[in-house]
Amino acid sequence: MERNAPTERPALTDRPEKAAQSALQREILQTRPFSSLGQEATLGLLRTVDILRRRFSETMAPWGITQQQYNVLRILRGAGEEGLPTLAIAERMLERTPGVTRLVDRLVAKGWVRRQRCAEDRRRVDCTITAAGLDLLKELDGPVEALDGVTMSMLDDTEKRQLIDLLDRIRAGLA
Amino acid sequence: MERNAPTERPALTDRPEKAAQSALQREILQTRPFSSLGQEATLGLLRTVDILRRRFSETMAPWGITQQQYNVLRILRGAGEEGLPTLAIAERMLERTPGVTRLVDRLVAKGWVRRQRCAEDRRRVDCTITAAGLDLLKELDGPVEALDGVTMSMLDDTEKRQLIDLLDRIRAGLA
DNA sequence: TAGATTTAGTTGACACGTCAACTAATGATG
DNA sequence: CATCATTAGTTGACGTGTCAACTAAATCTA
Repeated sequence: MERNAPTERPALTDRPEKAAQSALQREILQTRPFSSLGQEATLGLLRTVDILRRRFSETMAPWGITQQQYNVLRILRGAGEEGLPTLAIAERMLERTPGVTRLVDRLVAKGWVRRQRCAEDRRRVDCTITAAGLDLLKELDGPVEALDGVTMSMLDDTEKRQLIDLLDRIRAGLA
Repeated sequence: MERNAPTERPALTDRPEKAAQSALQREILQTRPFSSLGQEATLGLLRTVDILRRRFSETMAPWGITQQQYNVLRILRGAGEEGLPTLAIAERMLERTPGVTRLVDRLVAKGWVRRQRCAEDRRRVDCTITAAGLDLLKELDGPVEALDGVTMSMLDDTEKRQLIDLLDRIRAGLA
């Protein structure tokens, strides 16, 4: 993560009149200014999400569950009784296929998910959340909501909307 | 990545009048609306950065270098002749210590970095970028700049500033 | 209906992130 | 100076992302 690409620093010369540094520059101990607004925005994104992910991990850690595993459980809770085939889970996570198999392996090992060959199409494997899995999620709902609340606490609703819109457009441009 | 937390979907009933869906909801095949603006913004961040990271990886792949490795090389290029002790690299990457050792191991194996015990403080190990490493970076400068350009191409300068500012404040709130 | 193609999923190999335990050198303190 | 805490870094174990190769079932097509 964090490319922090422009961390090139000039020699450690004194800088009698250092220009105003951005918040991000200070965070990554960078002296040289960013080469463009776009670069600063990109690095800001990477940096912000890195911190977010760390926070989320900390929140989940006491329950011995990772972000990925949590994500799969949420998806399966949403899928209900019938469960979902392995690759359908992958789609909803926007992750590449192979990872999901092993991710589910671990959830099965912990008793949170059940797996079963689909009768109609024997290529497929349906994954279903177990009662234990549902209990776990119920416990986690509170902490997770709290974290979601904290994350955006510095922004008012207009700003959140703005952020959502900017991100939508970046993704549209990358698509 | 991508918690996509609220992927809970109601049963697959028809929805004669489906409410306006956000861009993100469509992307992750989610029917149920987000429970809050903050949640949508958070998931938008995770999703956007995931796509960004993927793009960056694709760009680097032909050179057989990963994002992390590239990041380390950029930092060492900035450090110049004297190089940097291992943990100083870690600081600039905001990554936890242990990872850097092995990351640098691979760079050394490929001949892009040289490592040497520091004479004054024999606990430290100074890492320096080699000529081959510098050549590699030079080749990569173009493609990387191009990618940076594309990434934010949908936003004008005012919007980029806005994004940078919003992200700064989110990080400030999480700190 | 036999053979080719597509689809669903698994597995192996490798790069990472992360935590915890561990070594070695410095520095501080009595 | 001997001991102890601190600092720099390494190593092992585990979860995960990613690519490529592979199996097996379903489907298409001649």
